[in-house]
Amino acid sequence: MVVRLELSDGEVDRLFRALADATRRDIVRRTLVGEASVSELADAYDMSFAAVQKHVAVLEEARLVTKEPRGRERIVRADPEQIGRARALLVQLEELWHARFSQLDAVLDVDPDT
Amino acid sequence: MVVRLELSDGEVDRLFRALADATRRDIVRRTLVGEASVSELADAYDMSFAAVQKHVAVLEEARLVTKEPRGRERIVRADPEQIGRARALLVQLEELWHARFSQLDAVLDVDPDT
DNA sequence: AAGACGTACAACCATCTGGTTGTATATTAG
DNA sequence: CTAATATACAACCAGATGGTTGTACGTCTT
Repeated sequence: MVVRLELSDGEVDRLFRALADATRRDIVRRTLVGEASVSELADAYDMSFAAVQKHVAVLEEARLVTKEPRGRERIVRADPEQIGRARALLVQLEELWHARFSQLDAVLDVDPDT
Repeated sequence: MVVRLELSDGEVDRLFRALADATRRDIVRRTLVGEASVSELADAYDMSFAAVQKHVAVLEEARLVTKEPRGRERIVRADPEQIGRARALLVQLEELWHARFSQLDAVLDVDPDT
């Protein structure tokens, strides 16, 4: 399977949007540690099954989670690679900050870690 | 100045929410490379000044950006530390994944700071 | 076969979001 | 002083979001 590394603006929007909710971050944590069915997840939160179902759908569209049928259940698993991609985007931003000093550093021969 | 490292759920929500918009990510990039006034930023986008003003406000509430008065202008600067905090949150998630395979599980489960 | 379980999906609702325009106020330039 | 500039902020709007309930359907269990 070929995995596209580049994410479009819309995909990045969906990725960070999906992470901007405490329930969804918790679902990611749980399914990162071990797979779970949607109803198992739903049992963990004080909201309707349908609400949890929607949260899982948002995570799935953001590719933070995959859903696989198993009998009448849908097994949810987090995708650590997509989390890594989100992290990489932030690292890119931070590199932009470091680059701010690089030209001056070259001239003055200053330690870039300070 | 004391900086609180721990972010509440609501603060994390706002942080990722702020990053979930291409215009806002671009504002962060620009102000990370070099400070800019709100109107300088507004000139860069095909939307009203007020719209950009709102984006900057969202970034400010997420603490991704600070606004300092200078004469009649408001100078916007990105805060690399807050970006680092967002990155740290993702790293924490990824560590949860790695822990899945190691015996550190027991240790992490007992850690009172989580 | 019948009922329980797990999921899907539609309809509905209140609130939030991202944009707009318009008006007011502070600061700088001439 | 006056005019231009930079910002603030309110009101408004369409569409998205996060929740609900209700209904339908496939899959187990007995």
